[in-house]
Amino acid sequence: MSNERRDFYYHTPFLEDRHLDAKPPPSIHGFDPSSYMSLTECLHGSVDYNSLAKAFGLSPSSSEVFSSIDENSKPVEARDLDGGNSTDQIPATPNSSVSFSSSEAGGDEDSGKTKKEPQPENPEDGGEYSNKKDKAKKKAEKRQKEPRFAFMTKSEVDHLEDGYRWRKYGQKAVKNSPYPRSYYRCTTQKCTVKKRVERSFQDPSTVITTYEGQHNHPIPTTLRGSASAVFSHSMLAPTPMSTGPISFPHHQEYSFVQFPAAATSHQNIGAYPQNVNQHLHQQYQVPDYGLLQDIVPSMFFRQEP
DNA sequence: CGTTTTTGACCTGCGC
DNA sequence: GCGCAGGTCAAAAACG
Repeated sequence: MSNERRDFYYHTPFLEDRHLDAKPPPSIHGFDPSSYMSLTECLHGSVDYNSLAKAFGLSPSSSEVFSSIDENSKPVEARDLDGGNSTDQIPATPNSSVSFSSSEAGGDEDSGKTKKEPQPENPEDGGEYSNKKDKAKKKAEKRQKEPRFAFMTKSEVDHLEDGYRWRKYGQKAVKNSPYPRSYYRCTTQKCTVKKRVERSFQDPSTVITTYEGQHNHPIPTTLRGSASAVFSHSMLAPTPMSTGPISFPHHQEYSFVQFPAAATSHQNIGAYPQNVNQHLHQQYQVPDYGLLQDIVPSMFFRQEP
């Protein structure tokens, strides 16, 4: 019924809430600003978001910011993203950066299986009806647990190489956006990590990538293309097993936002005034590659010819 | 020929 | 209950 979760949001005006389709978290307090991890770990889900912020050059004090997020404060604008009306309140800096958002949660695994894949679970359930309902329930629950990380990258290509192999399993038109959203799934067996990729309608040069779940395997070594070579280079340093390197081959700047996981309540955690937005944006902007370079080799930052 | 992408249909959640 | 929008499936097509 209630899975204890710690939901954290890093939020910049860049990352629209909808990408996490998360409801406002009951609370975003309670994270433990003490450990340190890399973006790699971040992708793996075992992250300390505060550290993540640090890792990306975010002031630790930005934790205040976390509690300032309120998706409900402007549900329409945030949702519609159509910029047609109130776009001016989202200062989409032309010199866009990467926003990173995430939501942590315990479980994961397999939220993708919905209908047509009869999963051998609870054979004792008896009736198919109950089975169905049960599935739906479980699915719903699980869906909320998925840890997510979203970030925005300035890139000309939609699908950014991150070292893993992905298979596209869907594409959908996004309301109020001329750009479709693509759905990818990690091709590694038993890995249920998914990611969504879409282009910001506000800044077409910006690609919004949302990772969902955590890789439970090392980076495939049989990567086609250059990614594998690139990855073996450095990003995987920390842990042999935890590997979630992200490569950003095509962009220049990043800013990260952390989002709350899907919460179960509709509580607002506070107002999210525009001036805070701006403040946030500043804070989350990575001026140069600075700290990020610790994690991402400079070669990732090469610019598109 | 195996793998990935495309794409229309289907399912689910949510707001009205 | 209905309609909308997001998310997923899976058959067919495309690709290497």
